[in-house]
Amino acid sequence: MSKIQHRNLYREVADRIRELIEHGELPPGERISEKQLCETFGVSRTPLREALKVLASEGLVELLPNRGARVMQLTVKMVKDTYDLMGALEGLSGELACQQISDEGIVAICQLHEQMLEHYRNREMQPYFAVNRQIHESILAAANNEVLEEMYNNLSYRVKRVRYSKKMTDAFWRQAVNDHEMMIVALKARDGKRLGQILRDHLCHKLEVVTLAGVIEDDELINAANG
Amino acid sequence: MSKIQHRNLYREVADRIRELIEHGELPPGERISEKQLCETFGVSRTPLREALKVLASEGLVELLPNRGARVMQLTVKMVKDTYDLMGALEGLSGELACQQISDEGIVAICQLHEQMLEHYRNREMQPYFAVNRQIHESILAAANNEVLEEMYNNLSYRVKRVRYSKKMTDAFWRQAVNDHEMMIVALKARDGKRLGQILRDHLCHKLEVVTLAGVIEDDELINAANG
DNA sequence: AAAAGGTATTATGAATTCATAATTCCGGCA
DNA sequence: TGCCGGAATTATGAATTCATAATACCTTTT
Repeated sequence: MSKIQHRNLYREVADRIRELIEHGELPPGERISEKQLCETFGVSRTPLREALKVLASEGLVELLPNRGARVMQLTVKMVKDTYDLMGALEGLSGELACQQISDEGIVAICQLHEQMLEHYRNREMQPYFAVNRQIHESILAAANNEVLEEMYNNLSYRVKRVRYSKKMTDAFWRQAVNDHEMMIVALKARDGKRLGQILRDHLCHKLEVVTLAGVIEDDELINAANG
Repeated sequence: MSKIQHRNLYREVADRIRELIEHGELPPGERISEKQLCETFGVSRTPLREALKVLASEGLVELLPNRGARVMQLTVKMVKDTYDLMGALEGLSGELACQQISDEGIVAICQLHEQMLEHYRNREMQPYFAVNRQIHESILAAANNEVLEEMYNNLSYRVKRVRYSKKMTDAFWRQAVNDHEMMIVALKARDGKRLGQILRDHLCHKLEVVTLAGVIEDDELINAANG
């Protein structure tokens, strides 16, 4: 017996468009044709337009009155602002996690940390990032704050595309691992203030913005392109 | 010549519903009748439904599949989580503001601070809150981070209703003013870390949650009411 | 009288239709 | 040839219509 999934159409559509944007199939600044997307998804314009409005409120899409929608064009400043924000949220997640996490939770994160170190020693970049990500997600989950999680995920989605283009120099990498060592110490001691501070300043974010400078166009260029 | 405002209908409607929720004309948990709201606003269901979906993604409204919408019912935990988050965002705003604000901006905030102190000495509660709010808004604006501002405003909207029911004991009030004194010192010194820390820990938020315990129903009660 | 079942009504979800703004295309004109 | 203006086309915004799920109401049965 197959499970009848009664999810709303507009959610389905919004999810699909999010994916298209994330994977660059809808490039930033691209004008979104309602008709074309309707045909692609095989739905009418009503749920599609609902989805677009939701995506606009999520900051993934830009609605131009009477002129349709376009994929949000990120500027360097917007990416920087978003990363600053994500840093603050990660800081909070660390602070809260220290209060809320179970001893088993700490052990689990320590194990992930050891895995990550192993990948670092072997210079296995992709596995390293995967485990790194798991650690941050574990801390976020341990914070036990759904509003925080929702906001973080939203921000994460906005800049997901640009993450793919980050570069990791060896010096930055070592510094990142060093940050993580300190994080583990603070977590074991359940020192929320300390873990929060480390996470806020964790260089991952700043790093990526720096290397992005050449990738994403500048404010001026964007404005010129819009005119 | 009258200005022809060609704002989209769904935005207009969303704004109106936000107000209705804020002022309690649509009480939390209340089932929202599409037909009734359509008649109230004089629009068709299409823009209304678009507005509801946007409000749902903002966390103000809850959509039940095939069963319409209801005003989001806040639990104590949700309010606490939201305030924790707002504290973190205020902290970031302080940190950034110290880097970005002009000398004139600092002077302006100091003047607001003096006004606030005057209201405190005279125990003028409403004017005190008004100026207090202006100070926090000024710092947020000085941070020059639109993503941060947008997110803070969203969170603020979610808990706006409950703010009306806060109570200020004298001890808390004195502590709040004391926090503000320290904030001004940090701001003048452009000590971002310090200002951020003060703002994150600024008791306003925690205070309100404590006094709210009796006002907002508990998780269990909410769940029971939903079933 | 209370419970169960079935029909009628109502409300929601989505497609379609209608109105209007934006864009394109084409011809006239300098 | 290049530019301006208006008709034709297309796309968007919103209302209406249609299909279906949820709810209310009423009958029937025990």
